[in-house]
Amino acid sequence: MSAQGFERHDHAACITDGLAAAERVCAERGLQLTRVRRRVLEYLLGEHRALGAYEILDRLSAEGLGKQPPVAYRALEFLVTNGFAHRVEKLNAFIACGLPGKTHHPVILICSDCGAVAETATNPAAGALGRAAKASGFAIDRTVIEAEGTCPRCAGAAGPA
Amino acid sequence: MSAQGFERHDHAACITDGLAAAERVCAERGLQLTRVRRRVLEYLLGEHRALGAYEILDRLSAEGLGKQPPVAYRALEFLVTNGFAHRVEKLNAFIACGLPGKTHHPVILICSDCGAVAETATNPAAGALGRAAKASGFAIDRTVIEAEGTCPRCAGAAGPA
DNA sequence: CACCTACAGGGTATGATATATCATCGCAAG
DNA sequence: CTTGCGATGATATATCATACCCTGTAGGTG
Repeated sequence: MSAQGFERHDHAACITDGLAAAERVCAERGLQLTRVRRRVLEYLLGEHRALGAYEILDRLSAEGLGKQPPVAYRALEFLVTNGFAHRVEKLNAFIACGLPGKTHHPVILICSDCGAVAETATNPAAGALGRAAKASGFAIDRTVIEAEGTCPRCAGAAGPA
Repeated sequence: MSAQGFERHDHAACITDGLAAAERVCAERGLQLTRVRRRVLEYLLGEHRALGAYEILDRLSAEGLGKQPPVAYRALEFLVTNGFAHRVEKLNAFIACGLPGKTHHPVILICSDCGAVAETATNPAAGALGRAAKASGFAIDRTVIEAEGTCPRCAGAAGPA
């Protein structure tokens, strides 16, 4: 279970940048990035894979920051609501947002081999979803766009026989 | 909670056609459309909304067809695996497939007002997901493409102030 | 200061969804 | 007959999520 992102990168920067972005946005909007919320965001930023609410809760608990499910869910709700994290429906789990502060419709790619999760963004009106919605007169509020498959790293490692 | 499909249609045909398609496909592939499986498919075809596993279990139970969760989950797994139903990740629930027998990547539209769910199909390579995957070298196996919003019927009823 | 309000958080309990595991049954091929 | 397989029965438990009520604290306002 290595689970890096799909590409090599300066991972320390993921964490510091993500945190910095969250702090900036919270300052702008008068939101409180409290200890628990900040810590949860750090957990998520620290891994390019999805963490379940109870895995997060375990970590919080180990640090003495709370041991009941609502502690984790409240922090996650804050992070998701304010765009610092996304819920991965397919996994019932959560990842840090790759574009914090910008309203967007995330696209989630999940490697079923190593568990890595990557995010990109899209225009909801683009693509099949937008066309389908337009054709039927459906007004989109929120989208869930996710794919399971094999990331380039795993495809290379266990690749075509 | 009326929850019809997005458009008026001959709903009896949804059920008979869906069932007929399932029977045909099962015959072709040597699959067994057993009593429980058939009944669950009928429940799903009977409504253009998603049914939870436990709601299905309740119905099965009322008909004396089983009362433990695995009964419902096994039937649903069969239906999903063989393309007669889809799992709606956003709702943790299930709908009958609108294109049984054809391998496709479903697109799910969920009305958050009336609970109606509609399905269309897409080419996975199309749209933002396909572009994102291609750009990062990700090989897609399964897609989850869902949107929550307002269906034309509800938009018309409670429409723009 | 006294009070109120809003929001974060603690704690308990429970609800809702899903699966692992082992046993049994019926059918059809060998 | 017996063996293998897929379906089903049954029990227990894992996993994910929220309702509810109470407490603490910071800031505004009389």
